[in-house]
Amino acid sequence: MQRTNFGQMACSIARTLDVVGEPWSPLILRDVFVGITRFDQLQADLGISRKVLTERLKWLVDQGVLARQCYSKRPSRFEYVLTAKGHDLCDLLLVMTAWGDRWTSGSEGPPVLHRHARCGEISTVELHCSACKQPMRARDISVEAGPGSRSTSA
Amino acid sequence: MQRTNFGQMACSIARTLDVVGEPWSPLILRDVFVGITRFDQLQADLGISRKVLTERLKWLVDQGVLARQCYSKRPSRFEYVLTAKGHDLCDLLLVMTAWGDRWTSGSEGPPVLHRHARCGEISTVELHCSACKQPMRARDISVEAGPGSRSTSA
DNA sequence: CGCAGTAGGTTCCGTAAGGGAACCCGCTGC
DNA sequence: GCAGCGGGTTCCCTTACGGAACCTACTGCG
Repeated sequence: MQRTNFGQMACSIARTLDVVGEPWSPLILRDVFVGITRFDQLQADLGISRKVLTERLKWLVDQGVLARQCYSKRPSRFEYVLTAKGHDLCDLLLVMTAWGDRWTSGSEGPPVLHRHARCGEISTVELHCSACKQPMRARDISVEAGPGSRSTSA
Repeated sequence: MQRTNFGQMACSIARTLDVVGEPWSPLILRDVFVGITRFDQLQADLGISRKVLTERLKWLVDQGVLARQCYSKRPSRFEYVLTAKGHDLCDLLLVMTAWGDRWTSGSEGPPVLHRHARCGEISTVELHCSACKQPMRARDISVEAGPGSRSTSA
């Protein structure tokens, strides 16, 4: 379908969506994050079509989220690894996990747990304010125009 | 296209994507969050096709993320408001904004700023551990199977 | 040597989802 | 009684997805 281009919008949400807004990308990142880094592994684990996987990987590499790394020459084999930009994106996965755990996991409980390396506890992620370090939720903030805003909205 | 169903996967990320994984949904939530709540307003602001907007709104209402509220009978008019479930999802928007600001906003700076109501400062969002309250990034965690995991992966 | 197997894709086709524009319907105000 | 608005629905076209088949090194094995 002729998808609307989000990359040019003056909105960081839209620009993030331009990079990982299509449904498979976050799952690819998740897999790479947990160590599923090769083409066939990804394809088998996700059940994604090989064609679409090729396209996504190429896109994510072009966007600098993943890097295509050769782990064997002769035969030449590649794996996909997170860049710093990609690792930062994994924070988004944590928040998606938290929401999914709370609102979609039903009586079974969450499918995976996260252990925080620094304190050793099983925990979930919370959002805090970078200034005062207190909890900060969407309802606690107001939105103001920043330097990168343009006259056009969206 | 015959889209793969994410809702049945034993993964909170996939189940979250099932609800808001398609590119327009987060932008619709953003708009509703900032007070753009009516059909025509949303359509004009986003530039989304009316057909897709109808589908998305219906889906988000069905998922319990938005509620369709009558604000005038005779003529009957409706607006879309966030439920508690939807408000929680806006946390995800904050994190998307943070990533977009850091990695896609270029020299212009971020298009919008967030002021934290409790401390009054312009700030960004940080992820902290619910147990020890210290910063927690994706690289600081390890993943373990939870009660809702199934034998099948993904 | 010859053949199976593996990693990492590419090509082809059918279907369904997105975009855009036109249309519709109930109601209001003038 | 006609223009205008809010809130959609319908139609057609294009594009992207899913699935399966195919391809290209290269390697290991008998």
